[in-house]
Amino acid sequence: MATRDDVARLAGVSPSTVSYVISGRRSISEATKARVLAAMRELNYTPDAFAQGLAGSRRGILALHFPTSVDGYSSTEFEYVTAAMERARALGYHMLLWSNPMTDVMGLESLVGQKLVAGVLLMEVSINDPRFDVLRRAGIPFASIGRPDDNADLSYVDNDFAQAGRIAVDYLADLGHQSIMYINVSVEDQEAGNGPAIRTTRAISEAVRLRGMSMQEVPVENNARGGRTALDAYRDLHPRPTAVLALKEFATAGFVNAAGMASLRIPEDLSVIALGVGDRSAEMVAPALTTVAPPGEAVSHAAVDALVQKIEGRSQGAMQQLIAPLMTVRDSTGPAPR
Amino acid sequence: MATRDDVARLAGVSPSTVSYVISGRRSISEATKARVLAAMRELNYTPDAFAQGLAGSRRGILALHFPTSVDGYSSTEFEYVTAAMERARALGYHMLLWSNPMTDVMGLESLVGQKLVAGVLLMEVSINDPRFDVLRRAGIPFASIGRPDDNADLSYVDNDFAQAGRIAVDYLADLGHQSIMYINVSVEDQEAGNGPAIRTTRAISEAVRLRGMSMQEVPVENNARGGRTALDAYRDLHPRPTAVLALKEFATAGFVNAAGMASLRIPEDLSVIALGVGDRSAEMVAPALTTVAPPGEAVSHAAVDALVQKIEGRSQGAMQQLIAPLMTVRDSTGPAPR
DNA sequence: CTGAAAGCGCTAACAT
DNA sequence: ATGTTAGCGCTTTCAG
Repeated sequence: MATRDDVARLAGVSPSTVSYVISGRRSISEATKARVLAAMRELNYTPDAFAQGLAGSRRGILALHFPTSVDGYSSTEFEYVTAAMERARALGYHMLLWSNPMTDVMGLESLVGQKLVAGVLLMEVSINDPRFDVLRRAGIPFASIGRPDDNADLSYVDNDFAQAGRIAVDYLADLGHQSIMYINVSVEDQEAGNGPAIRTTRAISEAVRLRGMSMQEVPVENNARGGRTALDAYRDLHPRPTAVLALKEFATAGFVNAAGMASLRIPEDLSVIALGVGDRSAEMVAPALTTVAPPGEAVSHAAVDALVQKIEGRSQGAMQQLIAPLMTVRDSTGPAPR
Repeated sequence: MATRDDVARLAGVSPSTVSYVISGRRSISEATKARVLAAMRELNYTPDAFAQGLAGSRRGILALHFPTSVDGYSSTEFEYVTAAMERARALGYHMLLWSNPMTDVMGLESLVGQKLVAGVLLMEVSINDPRFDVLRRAGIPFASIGRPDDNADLSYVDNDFAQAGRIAVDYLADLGHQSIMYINVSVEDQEAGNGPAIRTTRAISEAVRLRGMSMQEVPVENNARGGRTALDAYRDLHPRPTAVLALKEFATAGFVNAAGMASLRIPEDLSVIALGVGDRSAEMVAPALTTVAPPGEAVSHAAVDALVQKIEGRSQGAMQQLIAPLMTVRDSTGPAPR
């Protein structure tokens, strides 16, 4: 492989001139610039990323960190990941995927210590997420998709759960629903500080109160079995709610499928709104799920933008942004039954 | 941040001794080793990855490359990605995610030219995949999940589609099914050289012939609409097949859901087997899909292992492995109706 | 507008 | 068993 010195020799200039042609940090005469460019092309030269990283200050790699999940990952989450990667690329950065157990803070520490990455983007943030302290102490730029409770000085992008809860509840209220069941994440997850769940719970409770409705909460695991558990709980309720708000796609799908088996008709007998579930997942279920969720791309893009601004020093202070949810009405919602 | 020289000074040894303590490439007396280790700990020292990469021969990053998909990504694909990442980590490598349009070979070329990554793992390989030539020319180690047609000298791990087709067809035949419909990927995808589709088609055709069954093929897009199209096609068939083999989860879910809407009972009227679909996706659908698919983890692990062996020179020649599929019988299959 | 030269923080060959 | 030293391929300051 050709190095910068090879290019310099071929072009008949000094090595540093080649560097300056590439970086554009110095004005170069058109003539020499052309010669250098030609030499680069002829030798098929690309600067060595490791040498650039070591000599310069720019290390063009970002890390995307998410805790390993026991429930497995959904296509919704993958959409966040690919969107983040694409945005990073567009801004001239590579994206490293990194995952380890939430409690294993050492892993993150070692990643950061190696100074391989210029910044870290955190996913699946909990309200008391230990990763922020690690990153702060390490003095490395970071941003997050999601936010902890103590976030005054943090740069993050998050879903606007308050608005999402309101939109969903209002929509149901306007359809005449008075009583709803809320399928939450497991108690374990809640205690672990699952931010989306906790904030959604707050938002829904408030909206339900404002509209004078009643609400029953059922925590279940995010899988098909959890969905069946939720249906069992539903059938034990008297009087039965006419609508369901649900987090998490595997649990929601499980619930809807179990309801179908039990001859409960959706949406005639029961309306269902899935919160935070992506389009692909929503359309895998029958009936297709009405969803309230932010455009996943928008969240990832904004988060990567925030991180890159921090890295490049183009911004002082915390950049915080809540992304407005979008409601997509599909086939799982309808007027409350008489 | 502390450097190696800081550690050396604190420990009262030469810088290279610190390096050797870390790499273990030289025997060091217990006494000095202990002093160095203590100094490292005290300074919270971690070697700089860029400096190591530039000076040494080892660049501890792998790239996972997949073409951008218009149909979006499924949880099944994400499982491959996370499994690959975990395996890479276990072997001491970082994993870079990289995606661009299949035709944009320049993108891959520039990634490789930067020498940022020690090797490349290709996903979503087509039978005449242009990426192999790029990588071969660049002289960088690579391996793939999936294989092109011309693969004599390549290292790859792939699903054993022949076996998968046989298992699925045999299972249906043993249940008394005589006539099946095969939901294939779109004609466009087939012409683009979708390996799994092409090999599965071959395998199924052959198995069907051996068992004296009949088969109708329907190509559709991998989304809910595609699934509905497949159902329309199904209803136009006379006599109607009693079983369906289907590739791709979104199309399969769309088909099953449309069948439900049309009061076709699965599995009483019609059995469905999904090929290559992961467990999470299979269980999002009602009835839960019987699947024939390789354990995604096994595929990714073997592929990463092959790549790392190539990188570390521990293997000459091509490592090729087909992963045996597993059949998971769920609720979408049953005896052929009378 | 261009060149020379000093590092960046390591690895590894060459010493002893 | 340990130290010395020459790079790895760049960026960037210093010097014209």
